[in-house]
Parts: sequence; C-alpha cells; structure tokens
Amino acid sequence: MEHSTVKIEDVAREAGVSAMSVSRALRGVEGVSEATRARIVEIAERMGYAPSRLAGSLAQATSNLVTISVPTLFDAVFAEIIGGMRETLTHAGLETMIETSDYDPAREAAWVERMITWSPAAVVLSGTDHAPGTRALLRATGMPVMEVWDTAKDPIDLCVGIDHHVIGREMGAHLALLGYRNPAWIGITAGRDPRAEKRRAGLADAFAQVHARLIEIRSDAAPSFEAGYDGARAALRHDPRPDVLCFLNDHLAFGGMMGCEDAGLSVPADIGIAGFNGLNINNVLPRRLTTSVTPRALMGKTAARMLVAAIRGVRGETRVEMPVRVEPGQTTRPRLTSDRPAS
Amino acid sequence: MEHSTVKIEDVAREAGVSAMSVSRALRGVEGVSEATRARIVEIAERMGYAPSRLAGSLAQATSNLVTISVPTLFDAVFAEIIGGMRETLTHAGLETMIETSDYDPAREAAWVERMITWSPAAVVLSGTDHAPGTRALLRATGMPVMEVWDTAKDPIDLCVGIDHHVIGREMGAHLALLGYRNPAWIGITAGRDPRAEKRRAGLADAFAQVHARLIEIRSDAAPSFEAGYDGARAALRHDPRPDVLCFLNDHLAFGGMMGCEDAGLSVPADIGIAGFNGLNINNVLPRRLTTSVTPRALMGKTAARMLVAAIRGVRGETRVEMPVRVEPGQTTRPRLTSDRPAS
DNA sequence: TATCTTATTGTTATCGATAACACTGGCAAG
DNA sequence: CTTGCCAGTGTTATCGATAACAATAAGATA
Repeated sequence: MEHSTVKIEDVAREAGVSAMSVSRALRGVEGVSEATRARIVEIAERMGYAPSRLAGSLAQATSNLVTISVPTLFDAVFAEIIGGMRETLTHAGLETMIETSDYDPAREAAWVERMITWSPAAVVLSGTDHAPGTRALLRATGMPVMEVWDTAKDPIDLCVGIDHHVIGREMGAHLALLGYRNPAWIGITAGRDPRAEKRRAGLADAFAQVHARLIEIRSDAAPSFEAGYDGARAALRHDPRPDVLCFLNDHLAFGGMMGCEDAGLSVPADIGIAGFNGLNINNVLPRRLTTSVTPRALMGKTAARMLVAAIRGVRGETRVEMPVRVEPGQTTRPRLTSDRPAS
Repeated sequence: MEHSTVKIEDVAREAGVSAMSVSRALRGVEGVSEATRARIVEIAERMGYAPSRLAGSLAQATSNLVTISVPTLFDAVFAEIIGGMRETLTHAGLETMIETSDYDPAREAAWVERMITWSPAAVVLSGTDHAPGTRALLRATGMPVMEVWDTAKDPIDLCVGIDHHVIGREMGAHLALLGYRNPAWIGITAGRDPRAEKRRAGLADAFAQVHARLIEIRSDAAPSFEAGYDGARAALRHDPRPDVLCFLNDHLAFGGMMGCEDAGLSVPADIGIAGFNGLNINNVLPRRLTTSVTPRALMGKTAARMLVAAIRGVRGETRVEMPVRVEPGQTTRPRLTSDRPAS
C-alpha cells in the first residue's frame, strides 16, 4: 500500500539510518552490516517501498531497460525471438521495451534516437541492415548492441543469427536435386525485407547452377496468408508455368498451397511448394510443407545470455551463427524427367 | 552526433540563454518569444540535442511511457490490438512498453508493481480479471488505466472491449438453430484464459436453452494449431460423438478441422466446426470457418484515443463495448433431423 | 511623470536516487 | 599506549531536467 508515495528517505527514517544505507541494503551492495541490511529489507518490504527507476537510472547513468526493435509482431518469428529473449532478460532483472519498425529503416533510426534518451542497458535490433547513421550512433554510445536474426561479418557489436543467403542456397540446391527447373519466388515488395531478399538471392544462385532461372512475384501487401494465396495465383499465370513455388515463409506457403488447389492443381503432383521457418501450422497439415527450420527461441535465448554478460561487463564471443536445416515435407517430391515441360 | 553527451546546458550556453529557456522552447511551452524559440530550436537541432527522458520524467513526476500488459504475443489478437494502439500513441508522442503475462495474474501483478516505478503516463491491461490488489494499487496511483479486450460493469478506470459471454451465447444460439445438439468446447486448461471461459459459459447457456449439454475438452498446451488438433481427436473419442466442435479461436479450429479430416470425417457433412475471432487464415481456406469476427485493430485504436484524451486531462466516455458478429461459414450447415443421433 | 501591467528571461529548489568522500569506533600490530 | 587500518555509517554533491518564483524591461494607464 501507499506504493507511489514511499520514498527512500521514508524507509531510512523508519529504520533510523541514512538514505544511503537503505540504498546499499536494497541493492545488495557492500557497505552495510548484515544485521542492518536484514532490518532495512524487512522494513522496506513492510512499507511497500519500490525504488523509482527514473531517479535510480538518472543517478547511475544507465537503466535496467533493454530496448528491442523488430519489424512486426504479426510475424510469429519475431514474437518467438522476443519470447526467447524475455525469459532470460527478466530473470536478470532487466525490463524490455519493444518497438515495431514495420520494416522501415528510417523508423528504426528515429526510434534509436528517441530510445537512447532512456539510457538503456542495451539495444537489440533485428537484422543487420540499418539506416546510415544508426550504426555510428550506437557505436558512439558504447552500450551493448545486439543484432538478431541475420548475420554480418562486421556487426555493430554483438550478433546472433542465421545466414539467410546460405539457407536460400541450400533450399534451392535441394529443390534442384529433386529435379525442379522452373522455380518461382513469392514474397513482398523488394527492399522491405532484406533477409527475405538474401534468401531469394541464395535460391537464385542455387538454381543458376543447374541453368534454371528463378522468376519473382511480389505483393505490396503485408506478409500474410493472403499474400501467399494471391502470389500463387499470379505465379500460375506465368508462362511457362512454374513447377515449384518458393515462399517468403510458411504462412505465405500455406496460403499459396490453398491458391494452387483452388486453381485445380494438386500438390505435390502438379506443383511443388516450399516455405520457410518451420512454423507450427506445419504440425497439423495433412501434407507437411517442405521448409527450412529455424531456431527462433534458441536464437533469442542465446542473444539474451550474451547481452546479460555484456551488460555485466563480461565480453565473450561476439558473433554466433546458428544452424538451419532444410526439412523435406510432402509438398515437394522428385520430379521425373517426363514431368518436366520442355524448356 | 555526440548525442549522448549534449545536455540542455550545452544548448543554453551555445544560444546564450538559460537552460530554462531551452526547456521551454523545446517543449513548446509558453514563456519564450517566438524569435528566441526559433533560434533555440535551430541550435538544438544542429547540436543533436535529445533531452534525457529520465531527468525530464523525474522532474515532471510523469513520463511519456504507456505500459501495456498482454497475455502473449503468440496470439495474433494481441498483436493486432497493440498494433491498433501503437499508431495513435506514437503519434501523440507516447512510447510503449509491452509485457507478456502468460495468462498469469500473479505475473501481471508483479509487473504492475515494477512498472509503476517508471511513472508511466498510463497503464493498459488485457481483460478485466486481475489479481487482488492490482485494482486497488492502480486506482490509488490515479493514473489513467485502460482495460482492453473484455468488458466490466465497473472497470478500474477506462475500458474498451467486447462481451465474451454474449458472443458465446450468440454463437451457441446460431449453432442450436442450425440443429446441432451435441456440442463440444475445445480450449485450454480452465482458468488460464478468463475470456475464453466466458465464451464457453455463453455457449453452454445457449445450448441449455435447447436442452443440449456442452461437453468440455481442455489441453494443457499453449493455445495453438496443435492444441486444436489434439483437442478434436480427443473430442471424437467421446460418446456420443459431438456433432459440432466449438474452439477457443480460429487457429485451434483450423487445427481441429485437420484433426477431424485425419480421422476420416468430412466437414461439415459429418461434423461442424466453429472458431472465434475471424483471423486472417480464414481468408484463404477453401471452406471458410464459421466464426465470430472481432474488431481487434479498431479496439486498439479506440482505446488509444481514449487514453490520449485521459492523459491530457480530458475525461469523456469511460466504457466502450464493441459489436461482434457471428459469421456463418462453410464448416457448419443446417442439421437435418435424420442426421441427429438419438440422444 | 509615476505606477502598473505584461511579456520575457533568469535563479533557485526539487524530483529520488546514487557516487564520492568523510567520519566514526573498535581491534590488531608495533 | 599509540598508531593504523577497516568495516560500518553518514554527508554532500550530482545526475539532467522542470516547477516555482524572482527579476527585468518595455509599454500602458492614470
């Protein structure tokens, strides 16, 4: 009770000590005898004292706040990364503040400027592509910075992610090996999602090895089931008709599969479908999507652990690249030569 | 550049005025001539000055922070509510801090206590069921409090939501009218999601009107596609076999539909399926789910508008109840008497 | 001309904590 | 018996802003 009004001096007066002793006792810092500490803690608790973060952070010139920027919360991937981070961070007594940039580097940059005024303990960004200036600004502050979900040879500071280009290439190689030769990529407007573009480039590289060209279909819509559906319908109008559709992620892939079936095609007999991420919708589908499984929660957890260490001044590894595996499902299958339309 | 080090006195010195004038000028507060203000603003911008939120909030005893608690970010519903709020809040210069309580009132309560130490401008909670004490604590602080997603006759302060009991009843009435008489509810462990329990109670009420009893299947798992799948399989083992399955939400419903089909039943011929929320997966399904469409984004936007007004001291309406409509799909259909198993 | 406004600007105190330093008294070493 | 050290505690200054009040100058009023 009386939470909002009890301040450190009230506790000090009640305990018959100075404010400083209370501060030391509650933070578990050296400089108070165990007897006094116990008494102070008991009194503070009884009075319902909660230290003002504002005052504390101002005095210490740093807070217990970790600010996190993700493109969107509508994509389960980012929710899972955040979920993975949050447990570890909360456990370490850190609070999190989440921003959504809607895939806009300018918004991310503006947010970084605002957010710095809270003196956070650390900053987390999604991906490794940022507006010019963001990088320099963060480096200048000297606080721990974590980039998740993508990798960079030269991260701002710390980095935990996966190599999207390699993932795309591996999926492409897998599909090429199955015999697909008319692949299509279905994503969203170029430039909005740099990671997706890297995967697409990897796919294109792999198909180029077998002299196949990846056609590209992009929607202006948000990445969603509908975008996949519409994208698939658009792809089917292409001549020659693609023999495999590679989607931005599993949700688009599912939408796309529905689109193909609505168009009278059967999967995988008439056309192959490949997704990305291994989202949990896949666990209930009668035909599992061929996809790449990414360790989102683990990525978050690893990132959080590294951050906590960095905040405490321990510098270890700065760059972690996580493994991803192609998981063949029932939406693709070996292509017989006779299946292949003449090129 | 030099962001982190420029403080208000530096700007004041550069402009040849006092710190107070700079403060006034930048906040757009009365008390500086237009000429000086323009000059100060220009200089502050040039120097890259960003006021410390910590110091500012401490001095003003309130911040530009709106703290939001939701059960989870894995459910698109909450992501959409947050999305709807955020635009309006950001536009009003308010920052948001999001917490996930994992449907645990104790965690929510602990968070409220911590969060208050940041002197937020307002607090947003999900639902109207809270731990004892949370309500009193928030009322005592006097800050604007918004409860979203559910309604209460006597909210803590402000409230924007839907009446889950009524929604359940309307869906139940709709299904009863179609002739269903052996309904099953498939959700998660009782008590975890109070809103879902209200809908279930509403369903049960409506079916009771036609002397039908609602059986209940609950999973310990998180609300997900898989929980729906497993729940459906469990429901099908029930004797007499249910003729319609009512799910916690559309994602469970989709999983459940897959479960039914895996079990050799066809929807809606052999069994009906009803979901909740009108999630966007529904837009790509060959058979649209029968569901209740809820205005999540609008709810968020409305809540945010009311909050901004309250923060600025304008008190208007305090309680808004939003309309919800039952949207018949292709997963239910009129039941002929002959379809009905003898009771 | 003397006085009163009013607009503009500056000064000082304060928000609630913590850092840095100063002070005690008791005990061990010489 | 004195000195020195150290653990335990208090005092003062500071973090970076803003509220409250004080001061100034220019124009309005009588």
